[in-house]
Amino acid sequence: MSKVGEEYEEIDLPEQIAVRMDKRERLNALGSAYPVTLPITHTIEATKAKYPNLEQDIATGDQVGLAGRIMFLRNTGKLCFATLQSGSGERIQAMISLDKAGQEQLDSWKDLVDLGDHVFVEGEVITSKRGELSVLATKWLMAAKTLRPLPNLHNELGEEFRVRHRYIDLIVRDRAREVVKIRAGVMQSIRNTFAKQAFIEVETPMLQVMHGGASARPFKTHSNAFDTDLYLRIAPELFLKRAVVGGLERVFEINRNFRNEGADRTHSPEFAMLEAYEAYGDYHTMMDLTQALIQNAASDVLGTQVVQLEDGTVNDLSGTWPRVSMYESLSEACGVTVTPETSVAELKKLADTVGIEIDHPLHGKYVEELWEHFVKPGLTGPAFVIDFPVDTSPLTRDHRSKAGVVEKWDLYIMGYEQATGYSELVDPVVQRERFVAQMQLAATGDPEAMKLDEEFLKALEFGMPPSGGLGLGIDRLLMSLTGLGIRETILFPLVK
RNA sequence: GGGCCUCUAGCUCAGUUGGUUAGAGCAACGGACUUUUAAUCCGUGGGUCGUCGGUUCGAAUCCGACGGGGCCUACCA
Repeated sequence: MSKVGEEYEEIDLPEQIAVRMDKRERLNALGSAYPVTLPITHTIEATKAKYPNLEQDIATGDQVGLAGRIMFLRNTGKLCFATLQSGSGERIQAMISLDKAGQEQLDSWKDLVDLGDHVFVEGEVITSKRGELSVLATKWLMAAKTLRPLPNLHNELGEEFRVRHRYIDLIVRDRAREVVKIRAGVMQSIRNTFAKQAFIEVETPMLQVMHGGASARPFKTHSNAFDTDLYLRIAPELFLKRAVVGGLERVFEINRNFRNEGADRTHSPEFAMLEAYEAYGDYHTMMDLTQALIQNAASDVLGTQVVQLEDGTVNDLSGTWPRVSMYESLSEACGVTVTPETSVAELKKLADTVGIEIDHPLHGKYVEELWEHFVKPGLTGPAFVIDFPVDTSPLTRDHRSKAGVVEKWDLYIMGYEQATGYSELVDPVVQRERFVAQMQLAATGDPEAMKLDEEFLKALEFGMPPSGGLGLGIDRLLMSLTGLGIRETILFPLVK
């Protein structure tokens, strides 16, 4: 332990780290444990692709120099085998033999190389006597010495360890890498769908003087320079609408929202949100668009709209998704006709009979709670629930023909809310009235009630064209496509 | 926020009713091995049993507090 680095000398190192620290020192004495560059000529992927089906015990004559992380190590007296893995998870075998590499290199390999190290090997591409595609090395170099041991590859890692050490999860678990690729592919597909319809992608503020655009509790922070409290955004809606006022008539944003609320299998404190606005669209066109975005993503990334989930069940996203009225489906399911005129007292009575404990001044809150109790559990496939109560949707336009409801829908997939869409409220006078109603609600102690945003109202006063808007949770879309929990769809979810 | 469960070696896990020095596999260390595939064989080391406190002759084990994690529940998407 005499050669360990200064920083580490104070600490009583675990045995395996101390051993590797010593090897690092010896590698540095010989050259470098972390060389700046290596004479790489081929990737593992390219090498494997070139020889997909070689017979056993073949010498190709092809010389390559390639690098990878050691996942398995099988050393014998005069011939060593190692399984090298690339970042994409492709593997190839390296062989270090006495007669090709020489005594010195064979000894240093056995002495200095550990599981998990990044190594470079140079030599001929061959197949072993068992037919394994291999590089028979004439030379090897350390590419990057690993100081900590990799977990054993024969047991699944614990859930907590995987989330806290996602980089290790990515090294050892194929599915972890796959999910990252699926997510990237979905983002790409969504952007393609928008591009084909002439939508422009923008970025709007995450730090906001006033949070708005949704009903939720915000994270609060402080700007020293402006000496003012700021909020992390709970939604981009009010800024995207300003963009539409400004003439960006088809606009979308994919970015993070932050909500200071509970976390579970379908909720994360920070989550990726897609919002889109289309001038001269309405909530019908947004349903069409949402269905296209999701179906295209499934087709582009998974090659099918009938998606096989993690647990083996099937999530069928194909076809045209049904659009069911909230009031009608509720009336049908509970056996009592519920309309926007039904009084809070009657709704409370209905809630009491099925044991829903709720005490709230708003008619809409009851209708939504009752709907979730009576109708939601029966929704299996994707379905749009349309025409919501007016008092719980302050940013949505009144229905064009039905009194007391607004042109809003929620999309449910696998039982959870996947997306929402409106015919946007663009009348600045009505919007002000809705904000005032929200403020009265806030005065009664509702911490999620919206604030009156004068700057947003000012923008509306300059004229926003009739528009449709949609919001879609990206993490939840990944859940719909994979069947994973939200923390598995996020590369580095929040951990305490 | 409320309820239940859980934390043992680098990783995955055993550990009986409270009883000697806390075990296994992989990983590590020493040795053997020129065709292995989770290589094999022989040998060795590695633990503040989450933390602190209590009960007891004796605590990984029982009790309490705190911390981490999970599930259910409530709020939200």
